[in-house]
Amino acid sequence: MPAATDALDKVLALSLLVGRDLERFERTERMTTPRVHLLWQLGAGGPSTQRDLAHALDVSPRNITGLVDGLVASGHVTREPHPTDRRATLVTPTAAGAALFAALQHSHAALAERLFGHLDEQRLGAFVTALDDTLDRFPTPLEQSA
Amino acid sequence: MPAATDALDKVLALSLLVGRDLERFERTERMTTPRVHLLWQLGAGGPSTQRDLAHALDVSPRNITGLVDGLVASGHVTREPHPTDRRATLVTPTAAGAALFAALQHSHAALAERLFGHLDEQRLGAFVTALDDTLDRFPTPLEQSA
DNA sequence: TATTGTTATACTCTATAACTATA
DNA sequence: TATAGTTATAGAGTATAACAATA
Repeated sequence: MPAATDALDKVLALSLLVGRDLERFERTERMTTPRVHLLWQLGAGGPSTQRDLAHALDVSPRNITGLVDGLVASGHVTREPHPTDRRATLVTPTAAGAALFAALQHSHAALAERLFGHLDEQRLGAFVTALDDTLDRFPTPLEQSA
Repeated sequence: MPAATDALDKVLALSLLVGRDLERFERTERMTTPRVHLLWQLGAGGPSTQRDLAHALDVSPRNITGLVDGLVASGHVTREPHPTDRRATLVTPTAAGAALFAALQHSHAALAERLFGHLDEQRLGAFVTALDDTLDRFPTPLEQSA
């Protein structure tokens, strides 16, 4: 029952809630989590090579081929020729892909409001500060495992 | 930049850290996430029928067959006859399975300490209370999607 | 030579539907 | 009839290794 374990358990319960929300979104959009992540990355980072996507998602290049295949089939992205490197392709969101990214952003913000909107400014500030202090103790999370 | 979105993003970053920690554990133990979850459930709830495990993990009964097959092959569980229902089996941890569960618990507690041990009692208390208030707004998370 | 992406192959997780053995 | 678990089948995500085209 140390309070630290209690805090971790509650954080995990919360992220489970977030996961459920994402699942609901995916069901209505006929989408899967890895494809949503790729589309999110594309929306945040703009058209990218498959190599860059493989790095960003921390997944093998072969895997990106499959995910992009699926997103091409569903009409969310296209493979465009890279302007200077003829080996590479630029994975580019279609209008439908961009619309889905916008919907994701909206859903994300709405969930955040639903989860934390009830906390007054001071409590929310203290909450975020505590998270910052915790995250600061782990240098470059994504590189840590490399 | 609303603070609510900021809070959600940081919670997700934190749960990503936790996920990385679990992955490291799984690599060293030659284990997968679904099997770890099953083993955790078994450790927490004691020997269980596959039907109960399917409910607890929110997964199809067929899927449990596969996960248990894998855990039997790796020597972490056995299928024991149910004392009163000859249709059912009691999935039961072996010594190795129980040891792995203990290691999981230990790793979980150590991670919690590493993440939150630096916060003083008052800040940690406020953090947990904020999480409680947030979680209380979502009645029975697991049933919500049903 | 090194890099980008694909084909070939394989394994795990996941689901539904049909089936067997029991309740 | 209903329930517990398995076989059959299918699809998505994941990986490594070998290969083609290009740098």
